[in-house]
Amino acid sequence: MKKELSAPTMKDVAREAGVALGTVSKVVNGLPVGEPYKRRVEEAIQKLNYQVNSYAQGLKASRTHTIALLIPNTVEPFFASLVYHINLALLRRKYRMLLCSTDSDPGMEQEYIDMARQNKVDGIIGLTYNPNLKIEEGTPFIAIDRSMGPKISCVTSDNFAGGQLAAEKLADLGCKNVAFLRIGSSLTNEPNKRKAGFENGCLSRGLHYEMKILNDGDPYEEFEAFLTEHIQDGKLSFDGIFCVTDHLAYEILKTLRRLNQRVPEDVQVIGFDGTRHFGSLEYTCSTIVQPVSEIAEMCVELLLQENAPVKPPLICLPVSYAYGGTTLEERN
Amino acid sequence: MKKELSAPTMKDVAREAGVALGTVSKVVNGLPVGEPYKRRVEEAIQKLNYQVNSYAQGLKASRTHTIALLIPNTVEPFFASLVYHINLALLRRKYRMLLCSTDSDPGMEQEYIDMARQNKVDGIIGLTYNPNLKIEEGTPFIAIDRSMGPKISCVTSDNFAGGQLAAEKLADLGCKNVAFLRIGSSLTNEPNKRKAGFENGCLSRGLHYEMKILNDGDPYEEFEAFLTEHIQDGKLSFDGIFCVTDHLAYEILKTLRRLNQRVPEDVQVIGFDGTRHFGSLEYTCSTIVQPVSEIAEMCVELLLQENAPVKPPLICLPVSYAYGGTTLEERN
DNA sequence: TCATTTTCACGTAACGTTTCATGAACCATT
DNA sequence: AATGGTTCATGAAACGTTACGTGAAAATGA
Repeated sequence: MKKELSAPTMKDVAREAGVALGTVSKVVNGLPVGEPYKRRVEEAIQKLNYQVNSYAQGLKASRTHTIALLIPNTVEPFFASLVYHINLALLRRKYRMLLCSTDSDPGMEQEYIDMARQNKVDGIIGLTYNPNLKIEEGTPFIAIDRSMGPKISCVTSDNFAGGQLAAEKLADLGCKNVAFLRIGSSLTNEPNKRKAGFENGCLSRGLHYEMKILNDGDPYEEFEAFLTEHIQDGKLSFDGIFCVTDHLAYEILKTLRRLNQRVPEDVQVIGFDGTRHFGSLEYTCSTIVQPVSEIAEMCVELLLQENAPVKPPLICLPVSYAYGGTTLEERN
Repeated sequence: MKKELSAPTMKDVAREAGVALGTVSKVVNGLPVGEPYKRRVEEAIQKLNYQVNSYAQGLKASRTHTIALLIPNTVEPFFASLVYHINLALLRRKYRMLLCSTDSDPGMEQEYIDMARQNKVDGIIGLTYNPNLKIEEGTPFIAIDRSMGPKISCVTSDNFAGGQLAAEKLADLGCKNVAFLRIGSSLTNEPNKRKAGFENGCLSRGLHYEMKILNDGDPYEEFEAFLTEHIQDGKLSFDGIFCVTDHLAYEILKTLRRLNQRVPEDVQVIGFDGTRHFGSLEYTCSTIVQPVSEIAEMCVELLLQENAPVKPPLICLPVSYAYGGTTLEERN
């Protein structure tokens, strides 16, 4: 029994295989090496159960095979799903992820950006609502959902088309008078287009619509008041509601139940995100589905592509509608 | 303008401050250094905007300030919440997290364990249902929810007490005839004790109970059949149901609605986990709440404590009951 | 067969830290 | 004033890689 105290190094492998250090390095990195040498090195690696030390590797080469993911939290379904898919996309490429859950707090975000710098990450994927985040010059950065300026690519769902689709669906399902509900601070920039798209869809279909946008505080109480105002003789004047997120839709559904409105008979509700319980095929409400795994894949691909010819400033991925019990079943 | 091409190193700081390399290292690591030297070094660090290179640090010192979190996925609420809180607990201690989302796939788990070895992580926190996972000898490991043998500490909720508490609550709320529902493969080991605790609670309170445990397949259909069997003249013979997870409770609630049973008037339902929508104070159903943030804190604390006197084999943290709309409001 | 090119393993010099033996400077004691 | 003891910045060695210049051996051409 030799000194198995510390993990074997390339030097050990070289000695075992009777070759030079550099040769082992080449084999490990898949560079061309003569057949007999290669075989002997591979055997030695097997025998010693050798693994490269990524810290030595990261120190010498500049590439660390690590990217940082800056995200508000890991708990909201859309974010959780993003973390999951990005992790998968990275794993496929043998990359590691430095998870930076920021609570959307600017201080924490900056702290994490610094940590990322310390860790010499090869790039950053960020979902942040902080416009004046200081990113180091050389570090590749891909934004999700929020444009960070012309020099930084942004990957997002086609929010405008999503809003439009929601309006069209409600029209198709027989609605005449619809509402758009939104909590102000919860979404900025890109997702703003959901509203614009919805408006556009309503106009083109001749739907009468009303917008209700709230700024934080106790939004759900205010929404309840808003809906109550629109009830005459127990009957809600809206027959369709588009909520800016599934989460909001969930709360609104509870409110509607409280107000004795039947969903979808009296009023149909469409959310946005495509939230599902894990492992379930059913959506928690009828919704506009964001292509999360495509977003994840696109971010990683864009970030890691070696010789980027041009960085496209904005990439919109197509959304789709999914039935989730809160709209009338489609006739077909 | 000097060569600002590459990030400044300790050498640059040393030159700027007019001190030796080792002195800078000491200042950075908070070791005692004479006051005038210390001040000059700190100024130089400020001026150059220096950050340690964690790869060089990790290579030389063995400590990498990184731990791996092995978890089935990041999407189920309990797991997502765990990721969130563990991340927070690590950040507080200036530690990084290597996220290993395994899909409970043994191959992937092993792959990640290897990756963790490559990355010289200081320890691993693991939630895995794979009993014969090969963990390297020297690496500290803390298990969540599933005991991995006598040499490895396991942190878990007090599942037995939780089951008992559920039974007692149902008894307090006037139930006479209750059921326990569970999907077999979904939970092993520790959470098994939920059943035992519930049984114990029922016996001590003289509650009549029935157990229904399913093995995968299409469990929800089978649960529906089971419940349908227990309906006589539109009335369910159970007046209380304890579901092994909130997720299951959610599905059962949908089933009950389909069967025209009112919750909580006809039948009360209690879940397990304490699932909430992000930012919401309301639970998605009445439930036994797992102390997620305490579990997270305990794991990290246990893993990182320097000179561990004894590694306790099993640590049960207390659970609590929370009202979430699917039980009768407590009289008090 | 000899000269010329090509191939490719070799070995060494970094990469940016930490650690430790070294010795200079200071203080206290006789 | 001289000695012994203590403090503490110094500078070099090492950590495990990668990359590059070197030269020996093999392959080509005349």
